Amino acid sequence: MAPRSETRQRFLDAAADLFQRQGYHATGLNQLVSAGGAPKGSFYFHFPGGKEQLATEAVSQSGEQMRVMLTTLLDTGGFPAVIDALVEVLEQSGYERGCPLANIALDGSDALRGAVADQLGSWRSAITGYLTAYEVEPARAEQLSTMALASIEGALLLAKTWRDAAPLRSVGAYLIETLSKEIP
Amino acid sequence: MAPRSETRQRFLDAAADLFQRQGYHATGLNQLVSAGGAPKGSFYFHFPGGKEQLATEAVSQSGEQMRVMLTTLLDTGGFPAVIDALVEVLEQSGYERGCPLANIALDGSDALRGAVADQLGSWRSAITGYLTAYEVEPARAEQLSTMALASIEGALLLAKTWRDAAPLRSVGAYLIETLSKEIP
Amino acid sequence: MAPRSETRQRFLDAAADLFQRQGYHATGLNQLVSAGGAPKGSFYFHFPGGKEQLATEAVSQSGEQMRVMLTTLLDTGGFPAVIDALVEVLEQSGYERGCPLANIALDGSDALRGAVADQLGSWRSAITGYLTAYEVEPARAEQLSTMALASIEGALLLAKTWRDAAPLRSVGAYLIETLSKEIP
Amino acid sequence: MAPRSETRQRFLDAAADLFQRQGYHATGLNQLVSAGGAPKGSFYFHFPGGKEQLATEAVSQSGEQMRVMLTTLLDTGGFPAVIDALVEVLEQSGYERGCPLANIALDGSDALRGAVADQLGSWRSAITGYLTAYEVEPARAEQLSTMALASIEGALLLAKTWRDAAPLRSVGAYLIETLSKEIP
DNA sequence: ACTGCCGGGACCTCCCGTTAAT
DNA sequence: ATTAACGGGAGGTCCCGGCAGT
Repeated sequence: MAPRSETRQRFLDAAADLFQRQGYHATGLNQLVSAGGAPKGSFYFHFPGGKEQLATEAVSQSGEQMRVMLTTLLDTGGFPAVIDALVEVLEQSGYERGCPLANIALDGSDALRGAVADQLGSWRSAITGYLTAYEVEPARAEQLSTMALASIEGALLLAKTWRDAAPLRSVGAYLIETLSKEIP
Repeated sequence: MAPRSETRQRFLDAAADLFQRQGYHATGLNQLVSAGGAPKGSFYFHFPGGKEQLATEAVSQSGEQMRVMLTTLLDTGGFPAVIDALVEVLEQSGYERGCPLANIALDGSDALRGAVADQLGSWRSAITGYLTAYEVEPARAEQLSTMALASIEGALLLAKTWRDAAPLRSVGAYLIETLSKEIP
Repeated sequence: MAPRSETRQRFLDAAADLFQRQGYHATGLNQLVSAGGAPKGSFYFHFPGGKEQLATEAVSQSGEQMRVMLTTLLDTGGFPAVIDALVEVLEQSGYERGCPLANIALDGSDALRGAVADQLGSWRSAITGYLTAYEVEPARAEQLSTMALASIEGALLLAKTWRDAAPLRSVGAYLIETLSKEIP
Repeated sequence: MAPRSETRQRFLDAAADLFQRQGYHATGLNQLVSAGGAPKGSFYFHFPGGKEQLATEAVSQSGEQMRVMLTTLLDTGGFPAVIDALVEVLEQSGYERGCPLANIALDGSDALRGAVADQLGSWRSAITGYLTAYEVEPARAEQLSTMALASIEGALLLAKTWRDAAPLRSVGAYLIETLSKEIP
């Protein structure tokens, strides 16, 4: 038998992937369960709260992974590194995977929307932290990080919809151009 | 194309509203039909292609309305007028209505995604046209309009998720600040 | 195609029969639907309230049929005729069918229990009416009809449980013996 | 037979209570297990026969308790004491608890119905014994005890359904009135 | 041009029972 | 003796689509 929580983790990983590609309501429980490689009984043992609990936890996990990635990339390569990584995700998935949370925010329940809100907030904080490290003053850093997050989210939406990474690259270039005036 | 009947138009309006709030898969056909105020049989008379045809046409209609609004507002008040109008939509709907197409793009079928892509393209063209009228050179206008569209879409996503119009206002201010250097 | 409400009536008849034999919770929707000879879509067209609406209407129908039968039999043959009829039902069904409402009252929801309460009340009224026609005074008639109804219900329970009509016959005999002192 | 463990007894007590209130099929195994305060695995250790074994044993236990109570009350206070005790049970449970076996007899499996039959038989024997002690002749005692048991069972059904103890009191009064002619 | 009803299938949930491993 | 986890299947609901009959 598999170790204690391997099955549970497989469910979470499968959910993160499928929700990112298809959205919350477009992903059926049967699909989640078969992708997790375990029967429904196991699923409801690990997630008594059902599909919504799974989604909530998947959101937290994906959001945290993204926050770590964001922080690391900003520290090592700044915004260019972030944009490159996102372009890679888009292109390697055939433009199926954009932001892991955006579609859940838009078509999920209210509780799910709240979970997404928390993660998006942590992403903005990560960017704000990066900017203040360069001695951007707090209020300005807040505005810039909001702008950066929004434009990247929007660019991911355009890129996924148009099946073309160009908008993301274009937005990245503009972002880097304007931000370079704020951070030395 | 002129609507062929009043009932048909009621279906389209109801669909535009419900899809904007809930997304494509989260909106059931029964909900659409009862919101349209006609029996299910009538629905399939007007939309033999079913839910997907309805959504496709609703996307075209909503997209065209938004394009007209965008053009008009840019001509009369520039970006500030656009931002103000979007803030109004958000706040009056209790942060339920953001972009009318974003959620359909993210959780709809491939055909729907294509329909959304066309409309988003027309929005970008509208912004590009506005910028070239100010003698911004074409390649730069293309980049700036992509950036403007992406940041506004992203800001709508953040605002809807956080139930707060502040990100949209903040992004608007930054957009106006940076673009004012490009258009005299 | 079948006339307008034939399907609906088949669902009601099947439900009345199955609930009487097995109880509410022991009877699955698939069983009800296949006994009704129509698919689930039709079922939910006729009974949008689902299983509970079906049961509620089946209770009303069965209760009314029994009330009519009770009234008729009392008028034509008095209590002996009633007992004979009930013995017949029991024996012909292999002791599977007792009171059509008792099991629903005991294992159904609160709303269903209320529907059963109404029908049991109409049965008692029918007996009370029969007794007052023989000039039994109202308060006494009320007590006697309660007693008669209770003892018959209880006898049906014993008979069904023991798979033996004797208790019902025995109770009938006692009932007739004691009531003959009250009505000339 | 002495209970083999405290956990086992808790399961039996919980089952007796829940089946009495809700019936057999309306009571889920998870509900039984959590009411018993032990995990599901423990349940199947004590009751390898599953839900049906639990119910069968719970029926025997409840039936035996009731038989003892019936015998004791009849000996000390006759039928009035029995009726008073049943009224008390009804009212203290908000009319949720009537006869502990009736709903199991009506919606349980055939094996369960048999277990109930045995207990109901023992109750009738208890009443028959009480009557023969007063030198009622055997055949008459049999009829009278059947009548008494049936009318009390029926009255409990009416009382529970109507949420009113009056029918039980009324039936009790009539029972006492008619039986007083048979036993000096 | 419009509708009542049919037709199954997929949805998510929870069921009851069992197993390997303590 | 106890437990975490598995295993499917059935539960009731509601889905989207279509067709016969005005």
